[in-house]
Amino acid sequence: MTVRTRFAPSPTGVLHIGGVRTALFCYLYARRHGGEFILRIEDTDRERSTQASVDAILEGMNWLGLDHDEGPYFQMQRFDRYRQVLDEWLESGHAYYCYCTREELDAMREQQRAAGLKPRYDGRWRDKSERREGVDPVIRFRNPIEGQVVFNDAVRGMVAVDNDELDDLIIARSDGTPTYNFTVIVDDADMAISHVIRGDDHLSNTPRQINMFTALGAEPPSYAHVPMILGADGSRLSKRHGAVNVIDYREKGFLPEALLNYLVRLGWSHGDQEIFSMDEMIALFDLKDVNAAASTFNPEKLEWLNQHYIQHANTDRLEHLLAERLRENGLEPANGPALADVIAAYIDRAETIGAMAASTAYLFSDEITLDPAAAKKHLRPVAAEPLAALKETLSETNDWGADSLGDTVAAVAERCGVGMGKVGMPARVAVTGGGASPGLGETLSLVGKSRSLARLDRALEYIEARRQSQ
RNA sequence: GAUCCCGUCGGCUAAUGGUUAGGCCGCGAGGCUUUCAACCUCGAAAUGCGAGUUCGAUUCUCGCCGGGAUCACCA
Repeated sequence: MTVRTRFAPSPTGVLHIGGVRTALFCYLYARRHGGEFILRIEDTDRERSTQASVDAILEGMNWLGLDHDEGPYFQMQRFDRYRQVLDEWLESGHAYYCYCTREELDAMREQQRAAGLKPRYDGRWRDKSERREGVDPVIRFRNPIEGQVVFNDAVRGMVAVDNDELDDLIIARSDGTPTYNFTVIVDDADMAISHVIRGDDHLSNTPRQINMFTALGAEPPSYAHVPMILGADGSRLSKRHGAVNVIDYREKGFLPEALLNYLVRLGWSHGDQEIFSMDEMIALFDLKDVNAAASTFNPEKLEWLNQHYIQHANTDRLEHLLAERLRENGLEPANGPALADVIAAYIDRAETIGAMAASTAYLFSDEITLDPAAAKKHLRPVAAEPLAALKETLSETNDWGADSLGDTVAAVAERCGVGMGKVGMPARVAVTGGGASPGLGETLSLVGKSRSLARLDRALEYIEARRQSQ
C-alpha cells in the first residue's frame, strides 16, 4: 500500500506554527515511505475562509520547502461529490433529516447540562419520516447505537469508544452545505489517504469518522494524533505567546531549516541528536517516536538553532537575506562595506538575520546614533586625548586592513600609556555608536577610513561639549 | 459537568524492572578576550503524590493531584 498523507488546513487565518509541525510530520512520514503528501484546503466554512489565508498557507509551505505531490484540493470544489454521498446516505438510511430548530437544540443541551449529563443530540428525528413546515432541515449521520469503535492510534495506542457515547452529528447544514467531519472522511476516502496525522484535538472526532468510513464502505486510514504545542504558561500556543505565524519567522530572519529542525524536535526525538538535516529527518522520522505529551514552545532554543544554521549557511545566501533586510530598514547595502565581510564579522554575533541587520546598521549610513548609555560611560573627558591621538594616527594610515588597524590601535594605546580598553571602548562607541562590535581593527576596517575619521571627530566634539557643560 | 488524553531538570527530551537518571536550550562559574559574541571547561538542576506487584519500580497496576482536549448548523 502506498503511503499517502495529507495536510488539511482551513484557510481562516495565518499558517500557524502548530499546523506547520503537523504538516512537517505528514511530509516526513510520506517521504520516509516513498509515498505522497497531499495538500487540501478545508474551506467549507464560507464565512471565515479567505483567499488571503489560502495564499498565506501556500506561501508558508513554499518557504519551508514542504512541497506537496498533489493538490491543493479545495473542498468548495467538491460539493457535488459531497451532495452525492449525502443523497446516497439519505437513501440508504445512513443519514436522515432533522428538523430541530437551533432553539430546540439549545434548550436540549441546556437541560442535559443542568442534569450533569454530556450535552448531545437525543435522536428525536432519527426515526421520523415526516417533515416540518417552516424549518429547513439539517442532515445527520445515523451513528450506530451499540458496540464500540476501536482503533490503534500510532502515538496514543489503542483507543476504544462506546457508540452510545456518540450522538448523531450534523453532516449538512440547513443551507445544504456539508460540515467538516463529513467532508473529511469523503475526501480522505476519495483521496486514498493511508495515514491521517493531525493534532490531537481531533482525537475525539475519530470514532465518528471511522463510523462514517464504514457507512461509506471504505477502510478507515491509520491514525496518528500528535500532541499540541503549548505556550510558556501551559495554554495552547497563541498570539499572546509571541509569533505563531510562520511568515513572521521569515520576516524576523529565521532560516526555514532552523524552524523545521526546531519543530521536528517538539514531540519527536531520535536519541540525543539535536541537529537534523532534511534528509536525516526523512530517514529517521517515525511515528512511534512521537511523544504522547504536549510540549511547550521554547523561543530560545529556536534562536540557538537559527544561529547554528546561520553559522553553517553559505555566504551568498546570507548576503542576499541581509541585503533584503537592510533595505526593509531603509538602508542601502551598497552604501557600506562588502556584505561578505560584514557577514564574516557578524556570523557569530546574531541569532537572526533581523538582528544582524539591526546591529550592522551603522555600517550603511553616514549618520549614526550614539547609544546614550554607552556614550555616557565611554566618551568621557579622559578619553579625549587617546581618541585624538588615535584619530591623528589613523588619518595618516593608508593600510585599512583589519589586522594592521588592530595593531595601530594597540600602538596608540601604548603610546598614550593607557590600557587597550581606555582607547578601544571609546573608539568603538565613537565609530559604531554602541558598546558592542567585532574586534576594533575589524570594525574600523568595515566602517572605512573617511567615516571612521568623521565619527572620531564627532565623538571628540561630543566629549568637548560634555566637558563644557560640567 | 460528562467523556477522553497527558505527567522525567525552568524548557525540549533520552534511558532501563537494577546506571552516579544521559543529552540539548537556558542559567551560573571559569578560560579565551579591548567590548559583544563565538568557542572550550566546569557546575546547579528532574522521574507530581500515595499505595500495590516485585529481591528491586522512574519504568507495570490502582487511587489522588495537576494540566489539557472534546462535547457547534467551526474546522
